[in-house]
Amino acid sequence: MAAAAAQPYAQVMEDMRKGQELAARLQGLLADSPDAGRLVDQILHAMSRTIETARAAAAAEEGSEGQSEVTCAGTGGGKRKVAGGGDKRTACRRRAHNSSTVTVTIKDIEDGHAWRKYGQKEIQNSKHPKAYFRCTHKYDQQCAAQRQVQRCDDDPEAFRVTYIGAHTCRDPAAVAPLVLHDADELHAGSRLISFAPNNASAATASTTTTGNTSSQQGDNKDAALLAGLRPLKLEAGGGEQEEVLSSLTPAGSSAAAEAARNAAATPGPDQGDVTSGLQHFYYGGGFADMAAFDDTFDLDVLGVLGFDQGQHDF
DNA sequence: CACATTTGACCTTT
DNA sequence: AAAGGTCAAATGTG
Repeated sequence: MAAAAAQPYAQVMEDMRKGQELAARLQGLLADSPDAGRLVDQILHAMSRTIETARAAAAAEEGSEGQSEVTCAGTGGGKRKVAGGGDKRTACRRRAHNSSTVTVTIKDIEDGHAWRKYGQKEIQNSKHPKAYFRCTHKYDQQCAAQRQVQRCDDDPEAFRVTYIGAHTCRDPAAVAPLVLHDADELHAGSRLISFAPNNASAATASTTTTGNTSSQQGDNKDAALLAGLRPLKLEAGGGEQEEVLSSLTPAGSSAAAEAARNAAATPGPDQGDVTSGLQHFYYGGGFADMAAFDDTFDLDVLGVLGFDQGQHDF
């Protein structure tokens, strides 16, 4: 809207954004046709890349933006010891700037990458805690990708996921399931990842409405969803929609744990194992540069849009 | 036994 | 000082 486009760059960006949105909607409508969904998927990727390129170019011209490091590297500190320790550690709170950061609102936090949870915090104005994840290969391959997941206050079914930094790892578990449709994507390398063949449509991440995503077991809705659609044990009888921001991708934690912890900070055993993921959906890295601006994409558009969110259950 | 999650402490930024 | 973010010991599960 707004006749922004103060310059060609802005115009291009606006158009591309619009195109993305429309394509996303189309994808939702084509949920029944995997092939069509894939095509739209490719369109979306192409657009993302275009946007990225445009942004990078614009940034280059301005000679300022265009950074893409990750998290704050370190103010140089050691680590703290437990109880009565005395060391210092690097805690970079507020990495707002530099470092690709993209925030999306989705219902399916699964993104095909192996994440490892390293913390959880209660956030002041939020009802739900925020979970902190880092790539499993952080030390392995120096992959600095991170992500933060927090359940939306409004939509308990939706999550606000913030991706920080792009993946530089080559985790088979994460790459295998992904499908590169074209050399373009290959070119994009670790920046653009496509959806898995079968989930082309599921890519919209949501559709789910919580309760449909059951890709295989259709049992523990939220839990399953959060756990990354892996076969988990789940017990929380009710399978409510607790915070469950535990092991989203990698392991398979149980809502019980969360519930417990939530209810009374009771130690909740749950964890699962490793890798796993391998689902669909986009990947933050693709927006690496856009992220330089801290954009916030409401992917709800993709899944919620306005379709019968909850009609397709694959 | 190895690895991931939990969880409270500690640190940095606002 | 508070809030937010990260670390690492302890713990649990596969």
